[in-house]
Amino acid sequence: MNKSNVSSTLLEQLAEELPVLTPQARKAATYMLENPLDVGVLTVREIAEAAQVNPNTVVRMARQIGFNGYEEFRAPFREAMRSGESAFTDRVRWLQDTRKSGELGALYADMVHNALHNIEQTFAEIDIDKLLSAAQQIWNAQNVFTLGVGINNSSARNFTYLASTGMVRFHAIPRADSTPIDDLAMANSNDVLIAITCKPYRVEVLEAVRFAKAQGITVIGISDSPASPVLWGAEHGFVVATDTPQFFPSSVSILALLETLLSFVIAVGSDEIVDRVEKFHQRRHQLGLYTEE
Amino acid sequence: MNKSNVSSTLLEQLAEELPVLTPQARKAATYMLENPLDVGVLTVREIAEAAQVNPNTVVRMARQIGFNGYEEFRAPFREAMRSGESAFTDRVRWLQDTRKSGELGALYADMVHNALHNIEQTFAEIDIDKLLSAAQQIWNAQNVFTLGVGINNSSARNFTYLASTGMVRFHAIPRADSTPIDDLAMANSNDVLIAITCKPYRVEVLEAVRFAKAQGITVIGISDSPASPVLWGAEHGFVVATDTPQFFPSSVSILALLETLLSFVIAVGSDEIVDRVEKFHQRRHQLGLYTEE
DNA sequence: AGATTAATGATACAAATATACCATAGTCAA
DNA sequence: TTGACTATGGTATATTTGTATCATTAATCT
Repeated sequence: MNKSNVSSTLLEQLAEELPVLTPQARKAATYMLENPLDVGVLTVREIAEAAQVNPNTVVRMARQIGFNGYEEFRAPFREAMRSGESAFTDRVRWLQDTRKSGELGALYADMVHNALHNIEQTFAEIDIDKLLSAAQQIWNAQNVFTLGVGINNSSARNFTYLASTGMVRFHAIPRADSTPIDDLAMANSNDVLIAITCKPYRVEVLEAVRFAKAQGITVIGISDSPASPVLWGAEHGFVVATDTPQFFPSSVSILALLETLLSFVIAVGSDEIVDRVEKFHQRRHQLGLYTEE
Repeated sequence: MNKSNVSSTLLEQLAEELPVLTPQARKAATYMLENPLDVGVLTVREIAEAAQVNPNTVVRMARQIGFNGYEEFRAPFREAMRSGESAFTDRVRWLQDTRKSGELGALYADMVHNALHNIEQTFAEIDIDKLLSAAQQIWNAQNVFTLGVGINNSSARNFTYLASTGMVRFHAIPRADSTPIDDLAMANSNDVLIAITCKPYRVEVLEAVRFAKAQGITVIGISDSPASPVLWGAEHGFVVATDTPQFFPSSVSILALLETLLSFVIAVGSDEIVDRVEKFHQRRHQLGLYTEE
């Protein structure tokens, strides 16, 4: 991908040429430097008013910088905002060093970057209250079925394995030589179904969700899109990011979400959780692992 | 915690009404849910093309949601992006917000922080060249056995599932009703064993590694400590971070490592990898197109 | 000083935009 | 089947957009 952050270099250029600009044009440029997000969104007239200059001045400024007009000048800003690249803080400096070392270095950096980004995005979107109420329903359930086919089956099994330490009964489905609906046949309204499917959505999973709904089973849907049909009938829905520079989707944030969900279930069930977390922090601090703060 | 930003509640509303929308309108809405940043920046025709619907459908969709037209519908998106409040902005910010909101907020922040930290630490320690040579050996192997017991079995299966798309033969072991060593019985020096085990180390895995060594099988060890015995006899060893504020270890970075390893195998095997990575950004925007169930 | 040029603002215009209107293709009930 | 109705695509239109043109002001220099 190699985005050498178009907008930031453009902004640097803008800052450099600031002194040689005409006074009004400089006023416009100054505003844009201080409010780069506006450039991608506002029209000539709008930004002219915001910067308190004449609309003409705005397009003239773009010309003085070297573009054919405001439209052309704005294009990279729009593209940058569209791909969400304006936000990158890149606290992982070593990733940038890595980028330099050939194609594989770039691939490596991309994979890591994506893993981090996926997790960030996933958890930025999630509502803690919803996670909590999902955890409560799991805690109160008699049986919890975790359904994933194909690549997501391993995530379902991972979660089930971790969770099967007392508490309620957890089952990863479909079991070998069975189908999701068969495995749900004896389930009822005391149970919970966690259904995982990403694009392209698997019909078995969607059918199982429909079936579960009909049976009164509480459904928790996990998918890679807020538009996913698996979330439609679900009491709780969570959207994860699975992007990769590869042909396969990443399961990393699905796993991270499931682990977090499980930690919430534990928190709901036991009170000592707070102490444990606090002790954990102390321990980490003693070890000197927390560099910041 | 849950960012009460305008667009996110609008997005929730959009997601809710998705099922009752007309098919084409749903297609448009789906694209917008998955690429909300586009909405603030693109024109009717532009998103219509991006979502592969008629421009009319876009404005009709806005009406079905309850707005007077696309322009009015887009306004909150533009405003959100302008003020930089879009959800994907700042990882630090929302983590800090989260910390404030009670014990569960702290737990949530800890889980996320740990997932990110584990990945960073894991990949900071890894030597790209070693990853590359491991990938080469996998590419040149006849069979690749991925061994994980307990919680790590799901990671082994995940990797195997992904990798089993042509190339060499991949096997997740132990198979059901079998033992690691039995599953390795017919393996030889043309094969590779990827052995995963973390503290407390599982003897089956260590025995399998010893056995593999004796058979001349190439061993790639993955563990949570540089002192892990699984790395002793291994041709290649990788150390992952698995810390959690919970009683269970996190599989997130193991999975991230395996996915990256796989991407290296693909890179070794095909030359088009560079193009593919460059096209990644474009594809991400087109992802809405593949949505068709 | 006045003359010349650069800078700015007001207005005009062609292109693009959102949307209204109409025609056609499906869909379902009777 | 037919007929009523909905969903969708194509075309037309009023509005807004970016920009060009021209008038006006400010600045610079013999």
